[in-house]
Amino acid sequence: MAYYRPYHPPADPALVRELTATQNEMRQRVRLEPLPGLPKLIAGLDSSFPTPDTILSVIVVLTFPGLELVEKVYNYGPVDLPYVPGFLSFREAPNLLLAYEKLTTQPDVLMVDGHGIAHPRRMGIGAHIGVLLDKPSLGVAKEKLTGDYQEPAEAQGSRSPLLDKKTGELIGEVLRSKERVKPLFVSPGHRLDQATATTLALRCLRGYKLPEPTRLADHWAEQFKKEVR
DNA sequence: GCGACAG
DNA sequence: ATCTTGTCGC
Repeated sequence: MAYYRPYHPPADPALVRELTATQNEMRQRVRLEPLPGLPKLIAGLDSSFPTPDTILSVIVVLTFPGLELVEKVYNYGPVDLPYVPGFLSFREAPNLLLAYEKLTTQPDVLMVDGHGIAHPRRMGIGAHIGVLLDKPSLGVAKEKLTGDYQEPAEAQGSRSPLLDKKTGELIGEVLRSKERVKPLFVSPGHRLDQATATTLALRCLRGYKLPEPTRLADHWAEQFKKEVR
């Protein structure tokens, strides 16, 4: 089983202090509230790394609730920062924003690959991107970063709360998006709440583990990867 | 001091 | 995230 844990090289203390301060400031700008109405367009954001020092960020825009692809863009560039648990956004957000500028349509909600507020300082990349663009956003992650939870029931659609072990605060929901598959971690990012985040994730499912926005962003990343190499 | 660690 | 061999099931 999972007897091997990922090894994370020690990060520069000064850098971590600086990034932590930035997250604590951004955290004050996060607003969790009901989304006024359903979105007409929903975007999926995802990044991959064709080489160790380059990043490929993809954004797809789909209609909602139809989930038809209406636009797909990407940006390929260099990556400066290393991956440090808890600071993923500083490594991926810059390039994602460059891809965002290429969009000709304006999505109403952003579904980001990674956590929303289900983060040590409530500033996962989903919240980070939402705050920077001041857009409603949510995070959908495949692995837990922080928090405690009970394994959700086996039935598709089952969910269980992801709680902060210290404060007991609800920071996300663990969702069984597909039977016999490891659950997803859904959390709000900005300008929407947990109920809305989970509802959107559920309504974007089409028989796969991942909701369509992130699934298609992931799919197109594979295609664009051929264009950049 | 001992675990945990998105992508 | 990325790499990688093999296995299972429709």
